Amino acid sequence: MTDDTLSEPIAFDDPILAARIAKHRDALRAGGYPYRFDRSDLASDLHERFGDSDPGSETGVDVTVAGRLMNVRDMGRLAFGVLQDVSGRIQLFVSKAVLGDEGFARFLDLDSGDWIGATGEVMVTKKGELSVRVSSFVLLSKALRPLPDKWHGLKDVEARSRQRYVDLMVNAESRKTALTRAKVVSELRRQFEDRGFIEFETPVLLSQATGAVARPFETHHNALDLDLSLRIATELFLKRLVIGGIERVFEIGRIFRNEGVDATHNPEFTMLEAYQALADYGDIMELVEEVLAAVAVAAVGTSTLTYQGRMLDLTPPFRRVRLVDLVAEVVDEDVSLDTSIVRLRALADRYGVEADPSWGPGRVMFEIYEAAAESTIWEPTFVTDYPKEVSPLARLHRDDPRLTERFELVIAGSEYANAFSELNDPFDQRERFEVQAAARAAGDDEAHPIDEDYIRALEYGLPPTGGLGIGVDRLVMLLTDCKHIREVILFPTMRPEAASPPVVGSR
RNA sequence: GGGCCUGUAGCUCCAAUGGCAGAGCAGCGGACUUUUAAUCCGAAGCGUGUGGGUUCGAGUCCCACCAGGCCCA
Repeated sequence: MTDDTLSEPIAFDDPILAARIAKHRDALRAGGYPYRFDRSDLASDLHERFGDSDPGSETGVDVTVAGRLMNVRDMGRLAFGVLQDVSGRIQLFVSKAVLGDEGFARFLDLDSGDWIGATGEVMVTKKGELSVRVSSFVLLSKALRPLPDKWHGLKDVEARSRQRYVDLMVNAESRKTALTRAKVVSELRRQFEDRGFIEFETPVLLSQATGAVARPFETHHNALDLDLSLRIATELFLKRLVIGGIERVFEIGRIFRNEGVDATHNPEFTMLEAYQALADYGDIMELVEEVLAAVAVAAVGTSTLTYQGRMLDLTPPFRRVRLVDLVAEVVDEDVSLDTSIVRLRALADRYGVEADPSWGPGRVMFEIYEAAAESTIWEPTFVTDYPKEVSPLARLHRDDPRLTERFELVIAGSEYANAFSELNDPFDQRERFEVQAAARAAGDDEAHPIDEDYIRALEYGLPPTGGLGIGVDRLVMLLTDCKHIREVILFPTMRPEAASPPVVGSR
């Protein structure tokens, strides 16, 4: 490949690219690039160790740093470089007196974006900027493309999503969001593990996608000549594990739903599901409160946030309100599941919900909640006791068989968690599946299919179990104050680019 | 799926009513030994997402398509 690159007779009409490619070829002719490099300190290490040194001071300490050269300020016989590594930035103090004419010229020949390694004494400039006075440096890798505007960076949301690598190198906010996401996932995992939950990986490819009400992606296995779907939830497999006797299980995994893309939806997203034997949904509420507060503190340092310009307190305990009571409160009418269906439909109509004739009171109530009540919630709120009609996997409420022991955690108008006392009666589960299957037969392709093996599993006995799902992407959005899911998914789903050839052609 | 909007130099953005397409940064040449978006001087660089159309003349108007954004379903 090296020889090819050297001999390749391509004429690059962009002078910026042409100049950089020429330098790249020079570097190859001069012996090529290093395969490895020993760095002594990260930028952040130096700021930590020497950050409070006085302006003009010499430390007498030699270090070796490495990173991407972001900017060079040439002063004639002196130059300043900005080196960025994974931890932050450190200034390079480069003088002709130290490097000599040839070395100094070689430094000025570098381009912004190049990866370099540099060795020198740690010092502080007269203006107080901690720097490395470069005594030697090496080009580690050439950037053939220029960096975006050093001040404005890369703003175009499409370009930032498609070329996340550029976004990350120039936009500190994007790096911070990405790193916060990693912390959130890591802390979630730690929180569940600390409570005795064990993490498993359940199948993605399924002959039947179950565990949620959603449309799956379809694919095909050639060797088995088998149509398969990508999973839309991990729910039923994790509960199979509980049936198998692994009493506390969880999975943080990618879920795929064949839906549109908008500010809060990406076709592939990350969900945490957890199941705890011998627990009910009340136990899960306490678990969620503790875990979310802990994750917030670990990821952003506090459970008292600002989201979209407004204060938001994730400190437990969260408000708890029954769904039907919340609806009554919001519509300011004394409605309940005992209210006549005619009156409920009229109410639904008031909020723009076109009630289907097949809907019972529970479904109508739920739709009114979604249309009128959910978005009014700001502070973390457990909305509890969802109608049976809209909760095919949740256990009947111990006090009212028209309801289930289910809650959703709603924050700032959106759902962050969905949980139940799990339905563990195989007879009841079959009936719920039959209802869903009927809806499916009637044309609702999002309705839940019957999972016969899951019923068989239930026949062996699922203990009383509390289960939980948390939308990880949305949680990250909340904690990083992002209003669009693409900001927290590094490589969001997009249509392919029409044509964006790399400068290095395929020939 | 519907409505509205956007696409101009590597990046960030200007260009009344259609009338010779501009700036800043980056890059190039030059000056400068303490800069912090360095500064100063100089010379360049785009024919406007793609394809049609209207017009003497289109970045600007019309149609289709591509990609994206916002709102609604």
